[in-house]
Amino acid sequence: MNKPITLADVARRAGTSTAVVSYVINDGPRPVAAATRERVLAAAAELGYRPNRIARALRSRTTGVVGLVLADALNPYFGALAEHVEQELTGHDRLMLIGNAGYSAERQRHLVERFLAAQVDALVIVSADATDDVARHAAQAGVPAVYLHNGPAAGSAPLVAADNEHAVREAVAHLRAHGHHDPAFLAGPHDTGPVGLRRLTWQESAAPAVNPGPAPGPAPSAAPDATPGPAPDAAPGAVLLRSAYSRADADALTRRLIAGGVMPRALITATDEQAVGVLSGACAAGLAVPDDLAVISLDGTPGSAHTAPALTVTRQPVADMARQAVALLFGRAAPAPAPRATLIARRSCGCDSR
Amino acid sequence: MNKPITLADVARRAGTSTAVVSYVINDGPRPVAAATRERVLAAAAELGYRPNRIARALRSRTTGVVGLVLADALNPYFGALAEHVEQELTGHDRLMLIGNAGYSAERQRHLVERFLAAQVDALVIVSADATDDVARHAAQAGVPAVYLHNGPAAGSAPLVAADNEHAVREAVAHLRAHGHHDPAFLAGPHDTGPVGLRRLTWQESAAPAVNPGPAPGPAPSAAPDATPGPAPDAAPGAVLLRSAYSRADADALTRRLIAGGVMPRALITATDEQAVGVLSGACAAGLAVPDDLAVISLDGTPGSAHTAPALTVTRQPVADMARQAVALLFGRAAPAPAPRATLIARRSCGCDSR
DNA sequence: CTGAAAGCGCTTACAG
DNA sequence: CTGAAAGCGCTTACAG
Repeated sequence: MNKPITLADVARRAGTSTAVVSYVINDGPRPVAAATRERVLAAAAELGYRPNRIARALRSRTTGVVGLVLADALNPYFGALAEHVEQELTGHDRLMLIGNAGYSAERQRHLVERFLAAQVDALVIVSADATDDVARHAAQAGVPAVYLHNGPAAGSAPLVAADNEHAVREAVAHLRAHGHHDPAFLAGPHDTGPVGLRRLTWQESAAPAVNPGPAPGPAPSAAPDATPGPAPDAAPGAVLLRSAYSRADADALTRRLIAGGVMPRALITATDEQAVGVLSGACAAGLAVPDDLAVISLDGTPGSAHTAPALTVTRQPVADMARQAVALLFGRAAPAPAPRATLIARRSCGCDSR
Repeated sequence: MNKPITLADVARRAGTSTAVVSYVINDGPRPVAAATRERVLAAAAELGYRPNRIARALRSRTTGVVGLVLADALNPYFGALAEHVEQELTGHDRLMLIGNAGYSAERQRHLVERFLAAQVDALVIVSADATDDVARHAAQAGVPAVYLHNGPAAGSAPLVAADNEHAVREAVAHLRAHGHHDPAFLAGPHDTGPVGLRRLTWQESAAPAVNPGPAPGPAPSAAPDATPGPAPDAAPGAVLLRSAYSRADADALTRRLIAGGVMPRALITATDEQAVGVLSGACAAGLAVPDDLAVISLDGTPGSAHTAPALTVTRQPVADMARQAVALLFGRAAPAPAPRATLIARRSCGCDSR
């Protein structure tokens, strides 16, 4: 409405130059006499001056804005990651532009381009596709970027991920302690990214006898099992299941397995969303967890503490991951080891937490 | 790295002026001869020109960015709202800056100020506090704003909310059809905003005999029950419960009520998060839903379809709400009626959905 | 310590 | 249809 107050307005009222006003507003880079500073501050307050960050951005080539690209904004695990990233950025006095790629590599690419055009200072990419190195666009533009949780292992930006192998081993060991020697595994539709790694680790530690599938490696590219659904392997006792990363899909799969009488007695799910779907399907089908089916999930989102029954999980260190990623962006590159998940024993595995 | 390509670079290579380049890049506002246009397009492509939106923003006074302030980013209901807002904004070719107020009025105010300094074109506020009219700062700056889901009824910006009364009446009627004449209600810690409205409507339609509490009105300001916990009213059969909007709190409350033998047989929860907590607490305490406790929740987030057991809900029309809010921002102010929730009967109420 | 001025990369009257 | 130029609101050398 009222035309906005500018630096020049403040300078005029304080009887000084715009340079000086800038120096006091920004506390530098040149010193200002105390008396002058007071006059400027008073003038700014009286006028209700609010600096125009866009003008500053154009001149100083830094916007104070960081872009976050999310693989799936509606998944609580990614939501938690986003929330921690925002907190870290707030600590650095940065604003966060957010975009949901919805597991689409094309939309992810579009978002990166759009964010770069908006002159973001940096980019955090929770990638929807570990095979497409979108960060290269940022690199070309000279904009720092980091992959978080998922991304190419040898891409144009560092990848901050948790120690997924460790989490899986913890889960397997815990289920074994409950007497389940060969827990089944509910993987995602493809063996890429962290979930692919989790599946591979399960295969090695829980089911060494099973058909090994693609060789383990940094970026395993298994032939995509395009058809999610029950796909138990040949070897008895070591069942590999697949579903999309949605409650609905895992729920439907669970009902089918139970109806078919082929539900394993113990199951590790790659993600919490899948675990929640399994719990829902088991409940609907009248199967008791943990008595008839023991479950451990590998994300450990906060919500997993309040399912029915409460989920035993390996809680991924999302806060640490977000902190590491943001620190990397701002040059504090303490080359830290991959943060480790800790196992939280609740009821779904057979432990009885009051 | 490489110094970025500017309009002037393109103009030079195309042998024309920056004005003309601008006209072809933006398809206006002046016409350009076809031949010239081709030369410009070719030059831009060869150089890999990417317009600097910050420079454009400074000059044209429009950034193409809209700010979203969220009361609680980790609540899936707000998450769904945010996702729909982002989709609507994407449809308008806008970017979204997001900030989580975490139910803090102060942080909310700070975010609004920060977004305005970033020269957002508009603001969507899913308010953390219906009594603080933060949108007035936007109004002062001449920036359009809208409250979504929660905000002052007569503030500086319009409020887009669902028909909360309708949802509650649906829930009450459905539970009555199951034979529960006086369902209890799990409210939030305070009687403000949509949850306050829901609670009031419940009181009127389900429990006319109960202590009426504060008079119904646009912005009820009940004495804050600072101590959430079991607070059954005096009148038998019409129990008012309160908890924070977290699974953990509702879970703990549920266990306490069951342990104390005072759990009602039928319950309407103000939000899905609370309902999920109730399901978790009931499961932990060995109480069967729906046989011993019928539950209906009033948010109806997508996740509510996959709880154990599946929640019967009134599904709030979040997509419509987001669409209305964004349309309001861009001047398409079709003064629509408050969108209505529809009841989805699943298992938690006693219906048996396969 | 302070002021006058250039310039960030665009858009858009204003002349031709 | 096109070009030369002003100006958006800042920051920051450059002189004093």
